[in-house]
Amino acid sequence: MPVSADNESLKKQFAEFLKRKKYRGTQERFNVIDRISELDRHFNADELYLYMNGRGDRISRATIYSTLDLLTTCGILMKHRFQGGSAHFELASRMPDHDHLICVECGRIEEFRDERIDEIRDTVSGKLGFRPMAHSLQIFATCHDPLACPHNTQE
Amino acid sequence: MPVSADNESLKKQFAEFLKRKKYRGTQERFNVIDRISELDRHFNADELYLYMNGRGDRISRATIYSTLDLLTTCGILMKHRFQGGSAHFELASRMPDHDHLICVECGRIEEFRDERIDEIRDTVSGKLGFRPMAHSLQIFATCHDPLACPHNTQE
DNA sequence: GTTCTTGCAAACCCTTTGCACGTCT
DNA sequence: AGACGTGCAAAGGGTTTGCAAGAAC
Repeated sequence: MPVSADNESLKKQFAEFLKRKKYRGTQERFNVIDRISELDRHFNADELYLYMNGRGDRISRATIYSTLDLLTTCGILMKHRFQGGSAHFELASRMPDHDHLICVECGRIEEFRDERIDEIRDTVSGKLGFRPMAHSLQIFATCHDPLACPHNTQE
Repeated sequence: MPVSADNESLKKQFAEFLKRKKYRGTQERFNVIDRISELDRHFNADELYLYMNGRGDRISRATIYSTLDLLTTCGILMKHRFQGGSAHFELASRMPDHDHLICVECGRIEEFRDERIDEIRDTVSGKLGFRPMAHSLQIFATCHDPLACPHNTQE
């Protein structure tokens, strides 16, 4: 079963990170990884909070935020800050390194993947003396055909 | 004087946008462009509010936020949402298309420019049927030498 | 004159924090 | 046992909103 195997390797990766940083391996922290693997999509902190408590886990928002932060730091999660509202997270291993094009007229978000971004990431990180972990590319654009843009009220 | 010429062309661009969208050309809206041109750097909404009121303009936070939103929509401003805190803005025409590498251990931000991003932006926009206006690329990385990372307390 | 924009303050949302209790090592 | 993490609720920071007064059209 590849999903649970993946989940196990994530937990192992997280456990090693916690040990290295001398943080404790609490039940709540590992529960978060389990539930994120089940979700398998973008989510924000509150969605995860509701999902976990709805499912029977008892976990506070404070712990959710704290754990999401740890998971982002160790590279298991990718944290996106799109236009407004809350931060969004997703497993870095899920659909790796895809990016987003955002229509500035209507807010529509399209996903894409362009391999060339990897070269840029590696070149730049090397030049500046860093080890790359992840990236986030957003292209802001307008529709070629404004009439097809659902929230464009003028023109 | 190239700075004021640039400022004038921005105001013209903004005026055309407002007319096209049937928004009104108020004094406050054009004052914001003038002050942003003077600033010539990254800023957030509150910094602009304090700068303008300190300089003698009388403008409210509500108007600042509203105008920054319009200027972003019409492509004059670039809006960045880095890690935490407030959104940052800068003139899209100032140091065009530079990007950011962020250290996930200490939060340090490095700026860089890689021409190859332009090709990606154009290819992707074309494929998806959009006209590109701007982009924001963030690379998340760790220092090659963790000891040189000022906020890394472990390891 | 009508409609849109401004200014103010309160409301709002997301996130962080302080403290007492619980749990991992 | 001691130190760290959790849960709760309150505080915090940034942004948005409702409404009356003012400005653009």
